[in-house]
Amino acid sequence: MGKELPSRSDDYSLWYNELVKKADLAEHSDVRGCMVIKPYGYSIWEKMQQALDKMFKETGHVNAYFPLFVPKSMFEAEEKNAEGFAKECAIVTHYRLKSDDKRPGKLMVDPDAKLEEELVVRPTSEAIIWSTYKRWIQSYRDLPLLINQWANVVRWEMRTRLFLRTAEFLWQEGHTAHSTAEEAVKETLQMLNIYAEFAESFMAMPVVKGIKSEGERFPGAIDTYCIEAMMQDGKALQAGTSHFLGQNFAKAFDVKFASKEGKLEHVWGTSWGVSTRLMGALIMAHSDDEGLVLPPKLAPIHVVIIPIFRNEGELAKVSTAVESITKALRNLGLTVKFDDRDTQKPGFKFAEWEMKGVPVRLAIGPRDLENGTVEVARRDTREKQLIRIEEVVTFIPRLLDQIQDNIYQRALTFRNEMITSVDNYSDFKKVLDEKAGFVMAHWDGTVETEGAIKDETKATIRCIPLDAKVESGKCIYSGQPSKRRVLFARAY
RNA sequence: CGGGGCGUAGCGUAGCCCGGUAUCGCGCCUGGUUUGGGACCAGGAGGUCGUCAGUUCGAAUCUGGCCGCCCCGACCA
Repeated sequence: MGKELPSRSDDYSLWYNELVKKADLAEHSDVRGCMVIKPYGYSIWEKMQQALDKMFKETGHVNAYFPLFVPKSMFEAEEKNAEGFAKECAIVTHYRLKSDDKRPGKLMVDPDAKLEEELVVRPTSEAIIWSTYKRWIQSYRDLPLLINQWANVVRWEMRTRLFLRTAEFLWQEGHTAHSTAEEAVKETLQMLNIYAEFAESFMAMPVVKGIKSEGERFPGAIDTYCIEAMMQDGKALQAGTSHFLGQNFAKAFDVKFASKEGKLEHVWGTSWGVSTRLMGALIMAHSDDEGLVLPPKLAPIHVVIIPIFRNEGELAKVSTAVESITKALRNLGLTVKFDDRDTQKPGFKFAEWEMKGVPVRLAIGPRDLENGTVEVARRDTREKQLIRIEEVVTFIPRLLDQIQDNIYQRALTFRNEMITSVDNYSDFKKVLDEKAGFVMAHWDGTVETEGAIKDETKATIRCIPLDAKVESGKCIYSGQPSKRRVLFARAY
């Protein structure tokens, strides 16, 4: 097994897969299309969860948990939603196994244990949640209902990729109910903004906020808003979605409330979610040929300290010096790892922690003890410098802020370079093939044109950016008039 | 579900065409020398060759069935 990563520019997919494995984030499991998230990878997801959960709570949401199984009749109640997910559902049909007479010691599905009604393993929870909301909502006094759940869902994808698309994945899904359309729309946009803020200030990943075209809309939604990010290979990644559901689910599940005026009305809904796919986004937004690059705000370990020593005596001396540094940094709320393993050499440890993306590394050896110094290495630029040991407490927090800012700026510069405006179809295809990235172009607004462009180029409309300026133009495909440019890209 | 490929130690592989009980690297274990950018030397452990059947004195190798996985397409947070 090679110790080094393939180069990003040679084969991006290979680089990505190797990085995920070598940084100890995740691996394919023996179960078809499923993934094992390893402790280190999971600790990054936990940091994401914590940050998001805090933002949800600050905006009045609470967490709850709903069942994994959705009876088929319940699932199919909202027809568009059901139809949209029908092709990728796992279904429970039996509830018992029995020993197989033909294969001693083996089991078979007991044909007598067939369920009267099949259970769909949730691909998303609107159905089960709205059928519950029916019981919870009677009056305008019960609204708004602002609930989030952290859960797993199953979508039986034909082809899977670590973090980006797995048969089972972890996510959060918010499901809210409101008394007016205006309030629900406001909620939808609020959550979109929270996702964008999370992506930019925690993940250090710039995103485009926009609204999906009809063809890309969530099944059962009136409007789907999204944040779209740009990966280093020029492909787009949908990083989060927020849906205005109108009264579709309220009508399908008969969820009504008595208004102040005493009228019985259907409630207005939203749903919004981000998944472990964000892990893939984080990896592909910042990492390099040495491995993962983590933004300090999501790094499970901020600082790794590597002692340099030749014998136990030297290690003991270094450890004493490290102890006070560790204590001081921990008092600042930082997570510090002292890697005093005597089974690996320093060079090995340097490489290993770089692969894992730890933002800052300190190295301390006998030479430093003599001089009162410590070597500081930052992961984003891989620069090293010596600082006075007493400076550490002021230097490191500042450096972490700089790293957070630097990787955001780097990603932003790259992303902006990867947005190209084109005015005709041949330029459009040329940019997609030669440069990739986002392509801003006029579109006539029809599903037919969108579909034709997708078939011919594999590029889809990622979104109609919310800040798209109004300008008259002609659709690059049909020549029909258009009022604004939309964002095209090949996407994950 | 269509088209292609693969299944040999924890991982990555050679051997297969041309049958004789398995190669190499990484990792692992032991001992020693090392330790400021992925150490070196010596020794060692580890394999129902996916599975079932057939051909044969003899099968990782040939034949057939089955199972599983990967890649390309359709689908997709």
